[in-house]
Amino acid sequence: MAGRRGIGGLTLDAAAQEAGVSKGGLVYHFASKEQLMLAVVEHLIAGWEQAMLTELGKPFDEATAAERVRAYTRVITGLTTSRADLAILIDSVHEESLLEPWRGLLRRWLEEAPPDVSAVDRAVARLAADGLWLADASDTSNYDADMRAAITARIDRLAEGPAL
Amino acid sequence: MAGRRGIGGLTLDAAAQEAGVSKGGLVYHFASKEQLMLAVVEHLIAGWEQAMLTELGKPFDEATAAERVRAYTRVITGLTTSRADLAILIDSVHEESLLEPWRGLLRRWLEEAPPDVSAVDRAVARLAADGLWLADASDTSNYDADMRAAITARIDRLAEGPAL
DNA sequence: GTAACTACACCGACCAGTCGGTACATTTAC
DNA sequence: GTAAATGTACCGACTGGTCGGTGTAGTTAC
Repeated sequence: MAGRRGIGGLTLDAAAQEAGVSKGGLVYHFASKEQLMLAVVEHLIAGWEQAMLTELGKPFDEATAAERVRAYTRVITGLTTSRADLAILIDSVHEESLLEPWRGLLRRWLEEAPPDVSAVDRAVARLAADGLWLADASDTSNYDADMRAAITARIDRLAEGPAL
Repeated sequence: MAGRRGIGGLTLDAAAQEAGVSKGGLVYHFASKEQLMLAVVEHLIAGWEQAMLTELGKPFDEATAAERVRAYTRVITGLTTSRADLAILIDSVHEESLLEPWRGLLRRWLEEAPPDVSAVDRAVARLAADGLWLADASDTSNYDADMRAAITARIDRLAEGPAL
């Protein structure tokens, strides 16, 4: 999964070579490039969702909104997620069909039926995590290790709940 | 500036038509597509920087780190910035040369020589603002007006300074 | 007269998608 | 049991279209 040009810049030839098959073989499995990209996005998101579940450490249905947001931000900001993958996936912003898997993830992990007082802090925590992801992917963060640790800790605290 | 495919997907023909000039005329001014894209990015960033200065309401050199971050987050999260432009610019993540104008903006507005205790909160405020931008551009925020106002107010408070 | 174009034809690289064909395993028919 | 038919996975050459970029002759404005 090299492709420095994002998922949109990935060519069928390159994808085939990467996968160790011929272009024809690749096309046999994915009728169109869009289907291929969708499969990539879905695969990566499924992996993250798995990581979030592990991070949760308990069944999804038994977790509170705060715990879910924390699992989300930790996976997004953590080393679990490869920088390269993130850069590759940014393109999905342009393609409605590729956005759908994202929306699903966000709906499952971040939506809360009756938003309480600390819902705002949780939303800010989520947005900051997304922002850090973007900064990492674009290599515009340049925080040193200490600062980064402090930032993720602060995000964690925002996700935590009522206490400030 | 329509181009739903981002700045990378913009064609010279489309850009010329959009600008109301011929392709030849466009090429006359921008020797390559990369130069054209760079000019677009620089133009938009210059516009935002202008908006940030207005938001600051005082000379840049007299402002504190907190005031600068607030100006930054307000412009980024505010209606000043058009959603479409944001979606178009996301592509610059893939192109080192297009990233440079961004880095300049971030360096000027967010860097602080001696980071104090509340630098972490300011960083989180910046990241949350960027996250909100990304969510808007990808249409994955779906916060209602009240929630959005509360979020931006919270980001404002984080940028503010020491008080929690 | 020169800078800033327009209009238009064209080239070459790149790339998604097509298509004829191969190899091989499994099933069906007799 | 074996021959024919079917299905699945895959190859790689080719096609058709797109797009960045070039070239050139003519036009407008100052």
